[in-house]
Amino acid sequence: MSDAAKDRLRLWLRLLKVVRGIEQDLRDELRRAHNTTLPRFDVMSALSRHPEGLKMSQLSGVLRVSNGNVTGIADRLSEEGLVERIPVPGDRRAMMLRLTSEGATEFARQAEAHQDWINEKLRDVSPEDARAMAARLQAFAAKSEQKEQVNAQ
Amino acid sequence: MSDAAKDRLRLWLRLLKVVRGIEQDLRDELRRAHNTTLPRFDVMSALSRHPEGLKMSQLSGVLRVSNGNVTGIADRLSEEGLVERIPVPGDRRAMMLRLTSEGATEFARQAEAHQDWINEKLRDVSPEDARAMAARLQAFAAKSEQKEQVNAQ
DNA sequence: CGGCATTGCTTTAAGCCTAAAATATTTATC
DNA sequence: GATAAATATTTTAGGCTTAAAGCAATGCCG
Repeated sequence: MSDAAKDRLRLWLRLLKVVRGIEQDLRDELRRAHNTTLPRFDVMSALSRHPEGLKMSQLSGVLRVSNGNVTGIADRLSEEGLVERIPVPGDRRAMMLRLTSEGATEFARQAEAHQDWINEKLRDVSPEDARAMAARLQAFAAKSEQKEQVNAQ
Repeated sequence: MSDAAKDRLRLWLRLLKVVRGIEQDLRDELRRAHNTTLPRFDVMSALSRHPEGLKMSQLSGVLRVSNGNVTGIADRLSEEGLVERIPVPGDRRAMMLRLTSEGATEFARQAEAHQDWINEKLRDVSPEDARAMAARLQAFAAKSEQKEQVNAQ
């Protein structure tokens, strides 16, 4: 294996370890402090960015998860009154999912705590380092998306 | 929210997006090319670093997953003859899990393909950037572990 | 109009994951 | 040595995840 390949593999293993660690702690925190889960948080986050609601298929597209997945999460959030399914006029197959007002209030609370929690978790990362790494990741993500476009043609 | 907090939050969102994206592609690749999954790969990887085998509890400790989780994955790998449970002399509660010779051969194949795949996936990351990011991540991980030690006391 | 492919969503089967309970065995204490 | 506490693992219940199948409803095309 070339040195370059070794450097890239090491980077990947570190990325995976760090992100998995933070994500695990985040899951614990969501459960402990908000009695919820990361997938539920992700769904509510997406809906909060679209106050008019999203069709189930749009939501699974945004979150890059399967249709059936969103169905289950929506079922449970709906049971708790945090989201609601609204029929789409003119298409009886489709459903619009959106936050209820209770859901919007609850998500605002969770989102604020989440930001504070992340800031605290990354306290040892200087703003300069954060910007530098974010820029590198952004450059990488942009290149990857570009390739996907080409592959999809 | 302070600027520093914004920088850290943005870093976290980028990290999550990039790692999730690569991880998803990796899962697809493992299924497509090797008819396996990332958790199975992780288990076999850990066992390959301990040719003498690991007790179930050691394995769940190394992988940072629950005991019950490892039980299920070991069951399935065992059905396929890739790993085997060996009784531990002197302690009839414990079981040593280790790769069979077929498992070791199969994992060697998977691991090599995995390295190539990662190198290709990160082709646009220069070795210099890879080392720089890995170093920052390493510094962060070291600080975090240090804190855990303190918290655990 | 009538058939038929497509679209939108849900259901199902199987694996992954956790916390908590259950089981079996070992260790410590009296 | 008997009993209790601790340890190693499995089982269970419930949620997340996907691919594939199923069910309506829509849209296209002759």
